[in-house]
Amino acid sequence: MEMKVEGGSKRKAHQSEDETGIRKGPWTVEEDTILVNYIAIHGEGRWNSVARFAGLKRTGKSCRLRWLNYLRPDVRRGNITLQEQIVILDLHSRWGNRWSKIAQHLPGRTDNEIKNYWRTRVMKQAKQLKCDVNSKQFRDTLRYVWMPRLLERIRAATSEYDPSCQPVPVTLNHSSVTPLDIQFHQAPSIPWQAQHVSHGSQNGSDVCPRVASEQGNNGLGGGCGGGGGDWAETLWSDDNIWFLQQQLFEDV
DNA sequence: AAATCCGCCAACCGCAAGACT
DNA sequence: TAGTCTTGCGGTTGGCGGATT
Repeated sequence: MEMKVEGGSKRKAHQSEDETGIRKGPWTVEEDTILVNYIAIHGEGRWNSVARFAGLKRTGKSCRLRWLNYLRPDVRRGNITLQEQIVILDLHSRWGNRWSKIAQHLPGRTDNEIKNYWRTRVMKQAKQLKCDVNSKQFRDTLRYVWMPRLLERIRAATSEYDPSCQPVPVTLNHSSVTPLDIQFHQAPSIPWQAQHVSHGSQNGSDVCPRVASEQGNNGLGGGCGGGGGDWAETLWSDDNIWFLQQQLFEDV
């Protein structure tokens, strides 16, 4: 059995009804239409009533989720922008996995979408770096390398960007960041300072001065997992900065 | 061309908190 | 006040489809 779902695309239907007649699985176009029409007339809320009176064989929870994550007219679709990535990384560093709270600062984005972004993109990077995503090391990597790099790319995309100036690593004066000073619809106002740092590839070629992998580690000195010494100092060696950027930002 | 892998994302589940009776 | 219902949140699952072998 096949049925049309989501804008006419066809997908094998795994929809089923349990013993109480409740349907589960992907929503059909017909169900979406019913839900949208019902909410247009009666408004949001009272989700169990929506399910009951609209004639949908769905739970109230399922109706709510479908509306909030997909059918709502102000849901933004498409890739997470660089600006949005900055906001997500920054707010997550403050609040952790408070997806709904983070989503409140990204109009049109849902908590589910942000959660999926984090799990598929950010956690992937942590895995590649053999870091625990909640470790201080990885959080520092996000803060001191990934986020500045995103800012660089945002700057590069604006007319203010001067291509003759290539501030590769960027330092961060994070102590002066006040909560919620970032809005997704405007350029991030994080008071980070660009800083020129001598770099192994000043001529623009991507030749690593010392290939980290040759050392049999992940380029983070003693490794993310621990080890003694000043981790931050190790991180900021030119070689590691180069390596981290290659590792982290190829597909950001 | 077929099989397998893997990223993405929609949807489900369990739990907790608040609202209602 | 206690019990029930509703809503919201975060974690997890599973299918689709593109990429790779």
